[in-house]
Amino acid sequence: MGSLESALPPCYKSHMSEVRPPLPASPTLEDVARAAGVSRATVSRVINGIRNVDPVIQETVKRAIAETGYVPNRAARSLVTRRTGSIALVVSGAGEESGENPFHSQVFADPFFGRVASGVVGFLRPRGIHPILMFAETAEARAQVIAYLRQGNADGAVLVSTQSDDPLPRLLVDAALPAVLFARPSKPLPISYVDVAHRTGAKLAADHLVARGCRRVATIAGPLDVQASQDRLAGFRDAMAAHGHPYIPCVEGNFTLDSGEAAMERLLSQHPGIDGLFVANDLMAQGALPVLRHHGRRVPDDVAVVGFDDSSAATASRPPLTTIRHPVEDMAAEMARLLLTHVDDPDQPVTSIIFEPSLVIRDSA
Amino acid sequence: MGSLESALPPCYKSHMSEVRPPLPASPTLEDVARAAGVSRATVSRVINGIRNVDPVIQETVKRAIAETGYVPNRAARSLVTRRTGSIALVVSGAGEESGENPFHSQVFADPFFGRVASGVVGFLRPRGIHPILMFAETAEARAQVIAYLRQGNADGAVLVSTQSDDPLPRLLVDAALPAVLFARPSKPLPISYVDVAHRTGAKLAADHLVARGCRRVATIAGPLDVQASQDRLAGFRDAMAAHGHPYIPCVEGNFTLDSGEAAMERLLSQHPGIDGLFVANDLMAQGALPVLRHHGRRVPDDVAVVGFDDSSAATASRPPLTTIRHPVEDMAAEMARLLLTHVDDPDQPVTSIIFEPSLVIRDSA
DNA sequence: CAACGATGGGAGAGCGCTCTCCGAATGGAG
DNA sequence: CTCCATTCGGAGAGCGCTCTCCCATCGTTG
Repeated sequence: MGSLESALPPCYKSHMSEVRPPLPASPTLEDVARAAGVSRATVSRVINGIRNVDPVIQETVKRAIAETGYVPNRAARSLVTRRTGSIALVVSGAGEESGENPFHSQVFADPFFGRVASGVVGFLRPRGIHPILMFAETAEARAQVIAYLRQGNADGAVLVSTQSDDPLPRLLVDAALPAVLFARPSKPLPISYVDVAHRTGAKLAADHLVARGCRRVATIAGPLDVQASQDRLAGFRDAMAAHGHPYIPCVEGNFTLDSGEAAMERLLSQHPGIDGLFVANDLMAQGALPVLRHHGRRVPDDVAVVGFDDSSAATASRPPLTTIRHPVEDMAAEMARLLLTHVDDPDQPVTSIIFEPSLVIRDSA
Repeated sequence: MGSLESALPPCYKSHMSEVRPPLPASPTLEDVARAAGVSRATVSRVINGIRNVDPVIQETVKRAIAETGYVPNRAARSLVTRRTGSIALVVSGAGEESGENPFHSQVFADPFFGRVASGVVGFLRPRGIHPILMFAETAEARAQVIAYLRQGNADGAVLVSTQSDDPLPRLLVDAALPAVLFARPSKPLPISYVDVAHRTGAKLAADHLVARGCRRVATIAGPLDVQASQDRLAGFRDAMAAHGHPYIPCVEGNFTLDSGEAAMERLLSQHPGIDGLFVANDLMAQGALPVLRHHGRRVPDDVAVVGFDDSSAATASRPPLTTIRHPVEDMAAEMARLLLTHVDDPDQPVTSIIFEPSLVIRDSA
């Protein structure tokens, strides 16, 4: 054990002071092999579970691994396997192309981002994988992401876009890089993704409002160039129609708080008699509530309001919002799982996995 | 002992199908050397800017690099340099030790997290570095972070804690790992950090309230076991004292919206006559506003309210909050910069860099 | 009893890079 | 002109790992 000082890397300045412990050079395969009295190859086999190794020897090796505290050197391993054992978590389309500093965009501050990260990490961490965080808000940044992946710095990418027309999915497909999206791509693309059943979510909202006894129901939709907004609106209208309400007034917002306020004003002026409201996301609903109050409508007594997303805005609103919850963390975990299957087997067919949302009842409806 | 097998999937089958283009094996140093008519060593020297290389040869090599589209192989490089060229972005103390799934904690959903990430990425990306995202909310997770760093999977860590008594900074120091904190550690520790001048921020709030003409000013403080809360409170009181208001009523909250509501109720019952309010964070202020309104106080006419953080809660509040803004992104960038200096030179003395906050005037004061 | 698969372990060749030598060339001083 | 210091490029030894050969040792069969 103690005779290896000469083997220390040359670059390592050895002030032989007792103060700084001499950097416990982590054990290598060689060390484990010596400790177990076998060859490097055998230890490698045990670690990677390749081929048959005599159970007795296997046990010996495992003990040696434990004793030496051996941990495989990632760099050495990926040098030969051409795999890094890490994946990129890309947040895309989240910034101004022309802002003075694209990083200071508010979009990154979206709490949703943190929830996705949590789900991804929650799945990957037990597997010893840690995601590499990348932002792709400009063409240059996108190119960097692609280059990074092509150089094999990560085995694949999970991608969450904040814009509907994000060009990155297409780039990933063209480069034949393993990738999985959060939410369906705006244009059909041979790429796997996870998503939530927006229509079902909207139906839950409709059912709840009707069950509450609402008769004159309206909705504030998201930007209709976004597929998800369309789905939520269509799902809501279909469900309401099934309940005998074929006409549902709709005002379009753009998912921001301000647009929620404006939409609410417009809606009230056109349809002052509404008693139920479905808003395509919580943030707009949060904007709508004070407007309702200002116009003398009590929530939920006069107007019942259902949001969508179960974001922090839902709990921050007063009253707290009844809303539709996506299992964001579960979806993110599934996205990571899907990616790993694609990384393991590039011929894996592309798939999509749709999650069912659920109704969270709070005080607004 | 966790199974090593799960760390990396067993070998992957390489179907050598002709269908898939044979993956244009990226050029190596050798290729560039051949193209330039020099040795590997010389190319390496040019790339790393080590020693003198004849300008003519340098030019030739650079051209060869460009022609071949050469990009250094990270794994090979870190195998020999013992450096990965990547750093960990650790979000710590952000979860329940005992929750059913610690990842589903709301704390990760804090928008603040995204802002820090933006700042870090903004600094690192131009340098070709991409942070590895890690969460450290349990003892096990913390151990994993330490192990990961000690194995040299990352050269260092930037750490943002959401708990004041986070044990991770201490662990990092003990393991002699390069690390920089966001915010001063709760206990004195030889570790570099960036922070904001809480007292100055509180003073800005005080000055503004006084300049507005407020005479009976109170404050809602954060949890006083947190250093930052103490500083904000002390800074506010000092500044108010300097303005001739030696006594400032204070109610303690715990930085949540609910606690802001409760604190506001208490404050109003004890001091119904206040005309100015400083709240130690925006979220509590957001909770306080409806309570004020409910008690018939108009904001800012009857009571002027100043928050702290300039978080999304500030703009989501009605009226939008006048608040104290930290340059979070700049601080995060500086944190990354500091870390790189520590990675480059482990003997670099620990330093702290304190940023000046600024007053953002909106409608609440 | 010879011959022959299986089975299981070792030897060793790299993966792509850095960096320490070493030697060739150059220039200036004695 | 010789000698040495200096500059600069090449050779080559690894870094720690995987994986292909290859060989030893079985048990089984003709």
